[in-house]
Amino acid sequence: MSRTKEYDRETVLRRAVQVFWAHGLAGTSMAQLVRATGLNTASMYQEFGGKEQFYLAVLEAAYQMVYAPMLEPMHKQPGLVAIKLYLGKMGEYATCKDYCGCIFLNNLAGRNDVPEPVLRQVDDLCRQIHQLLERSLTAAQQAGDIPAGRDPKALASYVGCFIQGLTLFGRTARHKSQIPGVVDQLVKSLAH
Amino acid sequence: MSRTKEYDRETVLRRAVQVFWAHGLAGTSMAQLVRATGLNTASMYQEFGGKEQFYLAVLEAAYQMVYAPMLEPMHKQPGLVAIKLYLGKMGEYATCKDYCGCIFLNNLAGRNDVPEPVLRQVDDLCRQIHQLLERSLTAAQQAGDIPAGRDPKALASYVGCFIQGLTLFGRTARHKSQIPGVVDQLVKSLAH
DNA sequence: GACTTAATAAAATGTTTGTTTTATTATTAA
DNA sequence: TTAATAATAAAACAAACATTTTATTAAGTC
Repeated sequence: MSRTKEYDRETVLRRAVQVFWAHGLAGTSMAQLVRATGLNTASMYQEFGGKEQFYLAVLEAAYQMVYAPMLEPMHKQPGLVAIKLYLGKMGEYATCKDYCGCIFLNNLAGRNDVPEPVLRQVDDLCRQIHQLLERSLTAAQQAGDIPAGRDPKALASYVGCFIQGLTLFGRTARHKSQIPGVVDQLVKSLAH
Repeated sequence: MSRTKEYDRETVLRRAVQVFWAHGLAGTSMAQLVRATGLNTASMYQEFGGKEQFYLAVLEAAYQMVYAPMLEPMHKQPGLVAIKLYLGKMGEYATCKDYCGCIFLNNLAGRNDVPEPVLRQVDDLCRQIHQLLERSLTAAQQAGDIPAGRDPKALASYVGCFIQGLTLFGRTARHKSQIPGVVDQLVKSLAH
């Protein structure tokens, strides 16, 4: 019938995630991706359709590889423990050596020409995280881990704001070292 | 002697601030700047030296125009009131219609090819804000506005992380509306 | 082994980029 | 008025960009 592919889609995606995550959509060139993935230009357009669509596939892959596992505790066992686990993972991840922030949120800073479909993905992730936080906070409140007077919705936004702050904090040597302490304070402030 | 300039340096800088703030260093083209400022290519290179140096001049101008006024209260009257004023201004600013985040922090997201001098400016601002926060928090503690047991340094990082979160929060319609609420919560959490 | 199909390699395309160069214009001192 | 100086306007430059096209190669079916 026809010639067999020399590349493996998942391997290619994994490598593309690294490059796109480090340099962003506009900051990554197709030539760079060709170099990093090993496949040639024609095959890349054949497989992914174009730069933007390639990036969208990369966002999806990054979500499955990195974000889904982090959010799992809040999915399976909503409550204060799940939130603590999530924040701990986030903090730990943001402290790692070559941290490049959040591949989704990175699209919100510095550029105003981000394609609509990309912004939609960013928004989807934000909404999902907010809902998970709110659900876990509500459960925590019912369990008595959080004072009855507080509003889970408002509290979820509060935590969400910190999380977004962490994605920037982790990018400067100055702030990196402060992350564990900040996460600790946030967790404690939930109980007040 | 020679021909007189047809442009005013400050006016040009003001307009360049808008463009660079909205699209970032890499996302702004010299042609775009020529269009927005009115002066031609040659004059631009004559006056500013090149894209990167132009951007550095823009950072300085943005600091003088926007950041210095916001930080003034913490400079002149360190204390809880100054912090509240600063956070209020920040929150208000981040809620405005065409908010483009922090022109300094925007350099930390999405790209890894930011010139060294730019990163230095970003770091300088971060350090300054941290010091101002720490000083105000220490004063607030001595005035009895903040419990004696808390560490002003750690607290300053906590507030700093939150502020960085705000610069991303203000960029999505979903989170914009939550800003006044989260700022309120932060202010209250300082007193616990 | 010839034919078909699709995956490659490599060159080419047309646009945009930051920057430089050449020509022209306006201003003042002599 | 002329000469000198520097600000403009406009063209030119090489490099990088995303994408398309043309040749070439490998694989399975008849």
